[in-house]
Amino acid sequence: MMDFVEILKNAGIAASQQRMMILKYLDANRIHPTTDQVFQALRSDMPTLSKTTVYNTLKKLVEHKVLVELSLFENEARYEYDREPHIHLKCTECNEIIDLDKKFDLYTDTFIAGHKITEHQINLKGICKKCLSTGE
Amino acid sequence: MMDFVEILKNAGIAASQQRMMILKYLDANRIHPTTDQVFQALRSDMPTLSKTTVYNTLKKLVEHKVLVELSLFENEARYEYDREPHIHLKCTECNEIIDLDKKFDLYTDTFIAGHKITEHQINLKGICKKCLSTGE
DNA sequence: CTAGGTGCAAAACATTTGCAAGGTA
DNA sequence: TACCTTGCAAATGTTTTGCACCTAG
Repeated sequence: MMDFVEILKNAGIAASQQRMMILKYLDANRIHPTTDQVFQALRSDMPTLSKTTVYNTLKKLVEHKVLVELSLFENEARYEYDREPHIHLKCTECNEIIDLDKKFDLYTDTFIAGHKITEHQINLKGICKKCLSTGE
Repeated sequence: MMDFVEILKNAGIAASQQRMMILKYLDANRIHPTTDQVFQALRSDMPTLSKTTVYNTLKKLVEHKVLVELSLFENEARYEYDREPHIHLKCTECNEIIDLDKKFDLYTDTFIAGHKITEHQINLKGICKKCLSTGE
């Protein structure tokens, strides 16, 4: 458990019981869980744990780069018409999603390590040209 | 508008007014809109349009490969501890997310086309080895 | 002691479902 | 006409917010 105290301290946030338990769970269970999965898994050991705390903690740990959030586009589905392969960049300043026509020929394989691949997406996060120029 | 009729027919679905308007909007506005954005944009021209129809239509058009949905992981945020760069595969059969350790050195650039890149994710969709072997 | 973290309940969004009425082929 | 689509209202699911209490440093 000492490890987790240090990880939290290094990230600059308080090492509460809840945060350590959540971090420990994520470390031991590499299943990319949802917020609810984390909550359900821990509630028997921590009967007073609230789902709000799980939400708060996961958010804070992502902010402090301890965890990675897989869903780059948050809680809303987004759609597009263009079917030409291209890359998406989500600007963290203006929240716009920009198409980049950088070519990629990686992952046109139909199989990787025995898994059949049918679709792929490359998503980047950063700050777009426009936001970089307008002071930021 | 003729184009959109044909696109819908070719996809094997009926060419209703609503579907054509939604498709036309997606074609003219390459902003990766959310369901609500599509709804808000069209409601002045189509006062009787319901959000349910927008949801139904977008879903159907994705099923029939006319549109692309950007959020590979649906409506729930997912978190992971591992910070080593790797690729995610979402199996469309068992819904599990599998880590692939295939190396990629593409997009370690800090800048692409003037945009500053801070983070990137490569997400694949397909059928995992296990599901392929168990009959599918 | 004090700022920040926790937990409860309620609110705010996003999405789905059931079903009657309407439109397309 | 027959089937599929639409639109409304209600239900479900996810995330956020407000606020009083508690806890780590």
